[in-house]
Amino acid sequence: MKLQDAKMEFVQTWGSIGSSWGIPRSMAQIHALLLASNEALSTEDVMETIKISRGNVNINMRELINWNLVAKQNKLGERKEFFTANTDIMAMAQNIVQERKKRELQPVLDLLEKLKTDKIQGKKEEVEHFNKLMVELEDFIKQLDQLSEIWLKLKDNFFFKKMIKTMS
Amino acid sequence: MKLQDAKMEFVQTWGSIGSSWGIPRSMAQIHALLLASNEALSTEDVMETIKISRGNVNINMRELINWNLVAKQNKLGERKEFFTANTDIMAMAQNIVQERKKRELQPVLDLLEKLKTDKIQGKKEEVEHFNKLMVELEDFIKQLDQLSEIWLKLKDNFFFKKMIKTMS
DNA sequence: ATAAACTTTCAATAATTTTTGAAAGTTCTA
DNA sequence: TAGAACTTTCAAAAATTATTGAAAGTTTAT
Repeated sequence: MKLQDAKMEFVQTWGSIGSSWGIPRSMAQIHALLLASNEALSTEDVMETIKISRGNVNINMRELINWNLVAKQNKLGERKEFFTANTDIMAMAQNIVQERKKRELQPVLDLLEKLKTDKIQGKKEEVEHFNKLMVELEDFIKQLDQLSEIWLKLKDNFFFKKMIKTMS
Repeated sequence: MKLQDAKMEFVQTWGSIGSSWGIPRSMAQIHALLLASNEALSTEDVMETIKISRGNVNINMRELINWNLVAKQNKLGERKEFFTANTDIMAMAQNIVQERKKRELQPVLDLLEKLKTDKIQGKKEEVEHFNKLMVELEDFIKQLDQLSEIWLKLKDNFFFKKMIKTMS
């Protein structure tokens, strides 16, 4: 199998996975292409390889940069901008998790905070059920936070990794 | 604040969060409504409360049941079916993760397997870069698996929880 | 066997999200 | 300061995904 084909297959697969995780297909594809590339690529390189418009590349590249998955790079004597992906996969995953935590956990926390402050009025039994749910949700979110801590440690703490293993 | 309003706000919020995680808004809303409800609800109850069509309730309810987030329940002397949510939030999260793992991690594994078997042809340096990426991805996925093991332990092993805390 | 009560299906429609591409904006060179 | 090289923006179009609702299917009671 030719390298080019392997790359393209990777780009496609990554694209559809991203898609099912709520990440725009093009964004995931651009990311995959940069990951698979030995060297920095220009907007035009990307446009041509994945056959998407300039605007699309521009907008999604910006998002990838925001997420810290991609960085701009200048080539000596070239006016164009080039882009490379951060190749540390673990770091990449961390950035993604971080980003989603920010975007999606926060609204729940805000809601829980609000509902905890307000005294809720209704039939005793029903209110109790509801409040119990709120408490459980909070615990759950705390546990998620804990898990992301562990994730950080797993990344680069060999000792921690071993310990987890022996406890499994 | 009236219980009914609190419930509806919860339903709305859960709905939009689900939405950003690639879960249909209605599905998340139905789930939230059942979670917040003291007792089992019928299709009609759900239709009226969140104002969605019968077909929508039916289809999404089926999906919730597939995901093990909801169960059917019969009421004595009633012909209709009623539904309740599994209220164990931690178990719920597990089911969701499980489901997504099945659906979305598998394609990556399949791709990696395929690309590992095929000998890839191209410039030495570029091929090496690509192969390195594939190996890293595999490690990454292994680590994800490890993480879900840890989640299981966090869920119900108090000792483990404590230990993690002291190590943080 | 009939009909009422209820559930499921799915083609059509609606809503949402993503992508395009051309125009506007910026930066650099001479 | 002009103009070439490049980047950004965003309204409109396309693609995708979710929802409706009425008809078909099923189950239960008599």
